[in-house]
Amino acid sequence: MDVTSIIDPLNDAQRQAVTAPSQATLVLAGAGSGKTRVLVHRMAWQIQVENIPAHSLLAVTFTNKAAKEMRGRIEELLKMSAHNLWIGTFHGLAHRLLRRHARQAHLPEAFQVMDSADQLRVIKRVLAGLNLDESKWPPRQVQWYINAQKDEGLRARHIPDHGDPYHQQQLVIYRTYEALCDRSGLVDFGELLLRTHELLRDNADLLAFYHQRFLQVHVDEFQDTNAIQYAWLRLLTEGRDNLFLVGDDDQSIYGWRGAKIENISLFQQHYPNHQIIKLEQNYRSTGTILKAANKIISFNSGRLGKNLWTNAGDGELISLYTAFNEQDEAHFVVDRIRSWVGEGGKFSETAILYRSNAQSRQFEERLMSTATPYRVYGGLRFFERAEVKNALAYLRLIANRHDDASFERVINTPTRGIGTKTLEDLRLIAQERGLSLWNAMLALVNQPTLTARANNALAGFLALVEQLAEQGRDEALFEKVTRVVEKSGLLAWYEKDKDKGEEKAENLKELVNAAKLFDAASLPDAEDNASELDLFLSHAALEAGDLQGDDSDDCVQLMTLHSAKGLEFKRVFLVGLEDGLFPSQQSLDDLARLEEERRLCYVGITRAMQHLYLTYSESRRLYGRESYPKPSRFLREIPMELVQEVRLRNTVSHPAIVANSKANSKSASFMPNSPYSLGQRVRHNTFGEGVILQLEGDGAQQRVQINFREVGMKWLMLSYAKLDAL
DNA sequence: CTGACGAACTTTTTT
DNA sequence: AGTTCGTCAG
Repeated sequence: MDVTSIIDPLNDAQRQAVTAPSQATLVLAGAGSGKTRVLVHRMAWQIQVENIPAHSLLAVTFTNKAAKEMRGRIEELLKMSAHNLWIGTFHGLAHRLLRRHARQAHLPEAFQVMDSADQLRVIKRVLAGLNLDESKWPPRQVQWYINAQKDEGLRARHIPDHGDPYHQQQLVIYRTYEALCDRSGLVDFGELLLRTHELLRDNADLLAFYHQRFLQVHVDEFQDTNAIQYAWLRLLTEGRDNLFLVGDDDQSIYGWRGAKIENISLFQQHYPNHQIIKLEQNYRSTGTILKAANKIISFNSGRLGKNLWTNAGDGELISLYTAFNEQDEAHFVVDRIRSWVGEGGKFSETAILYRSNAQSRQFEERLMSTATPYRVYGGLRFFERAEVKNALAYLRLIANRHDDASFERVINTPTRGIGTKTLEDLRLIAQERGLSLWNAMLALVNQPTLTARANNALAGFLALVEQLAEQGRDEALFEKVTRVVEKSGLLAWYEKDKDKGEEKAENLKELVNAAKLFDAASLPDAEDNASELDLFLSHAALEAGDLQGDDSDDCVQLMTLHSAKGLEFKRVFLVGLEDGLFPSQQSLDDLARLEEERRLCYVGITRAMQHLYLTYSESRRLYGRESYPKPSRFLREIPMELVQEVRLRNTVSHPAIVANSKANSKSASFMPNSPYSLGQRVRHNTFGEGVILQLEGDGAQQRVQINFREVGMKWLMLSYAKLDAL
């Protein structure tokens, strides 16, 4: 037993967390403080020192990437295979439980997982069935509503009817959607979690079994859990205090999709014997970068409070560049990257981080014209491409004829002369008799109602699917996939397609390849009663294709701030720091959202190891309009002694550094002198309570923008308004 | 069923 | 501006 390799590389706080007795534990791990390391070493400790069998440990993450990394690092540390450790995403684990207990979860054995595009299709179909106008009921909004309810653990029947007709209609849609999914054997992402929760809640024997099975439950990025995920964790650990959480309230950036920071305080209530351990020593960034990050995040309220430190020294100052326009901004950034690489740096150690995807364009153009290698993260993934989804839809029909979403997708792909009319008829029959589209087709085919042509087409489709299923019955997975790709006509169809047809055909061949790899990889612990095909299809939905180009290529990394979470780069360019862009327009008048933007800024800054560049532009073409944005308020929150401006001040029309000659420049920050600060709560004699959102001007001219709870937004002259700080 | 044209958008994204 | 989406004509 080699305990030293587990314990020695840790600092005191990390060691305390790793060796803590089994007890509800929250590790507040600041950026770069080694949170994955703590999780990995904790599990290794439990296996090697506490002699807990590996299969009794459960570890939950949000992304497949994180799960994969964790598994890899444990194997590396323990020098053994970790295949019997339950490590996975919330959705992956939920899926696994549902496969094992499909019957008790009231699901067909061959149930299929829908990704969000599939879900959207089903919703459109529901709307059409209810005769609702898509312009009045935008499918995306409906989808958002349904997912938000599921994230809260609510089914349609749980939601009270307030008598509001709009809301009533929404409920009808939700209910109809649920019914359609049940009938088709389809499960969306939210449903995976919700249904697993119900499964465990309603089956005492199962719950007892998993209580015994999972002696320790570990959770990564706890601040990102939503209500149903937390309920799930509680159920698995109730009465047993064996929950080990790692998270950082300052890096909670997914509130907009249901993540609840409140889960942290709920945890504190629900597990009264918990302990909290803070990891504040940072191993990533220079002191200067950490000071900037600490200062910015300190403007947020209600934090649990952390202060990152390092013993690595201050390092270089942060660079601030004011661009004339967005081309100039791109020019500057690419210039700096190239000259740094000229001095021996690597492209891949450089990242350009922006708030919104649309901003990548200008940088891509500049990188392209200077022949600088780069990679943009985000965008369509492999299993999300239309041609791949079409092939998968055939496979799904083979697995489950009643999968209406897949049926609609391929009934006329490639085109075989089944038009809207025939499809309308099918939908009508399906709806009237409560059948799947497949069964509706069986009922309709060979009926005199159909024209000979339509009938032939339908019969052809029917025969095709049956034939694919029949002939592939005893084949290996990749042979089935090959058969589908070729015999469905998809491959030939795409080969003829003049618009990127070659690439699409190539992707279909790649799908065959993916099936081969899956075959080989899914050896251990194959799920009890699921077929390999079912598992492959679920894999496609749950892991939309992590294949991120070659990591070996030396490229500049371009991505949004959101997708940069968890990564680190020697040089980071945080661009577009303008009010309205970052923080985004929509968050400017809402303190909670503004604070989330500030956390996003904190995440961005703490990605940088050695050198941080901040840029903003004096003019920007946005949505076809020229705008002249103000520098981001976040810039004013960074102490100026940490920053060096790259461009001469006198050419800047909106200096980010507020002229502040009277104040002594040593300790001055970008904030104007004022007894008030952003985010501060104040009371006004007539307007009541509110929160300060903006400060402007100096001395007697100073104005504040306040969002009052009762009367909304107001601009007030500070010298006239009588404000009391709260 | 395809191609063309016009309208309506436009934060962030994983599963 | 640029893209995507839906509608219409051929």
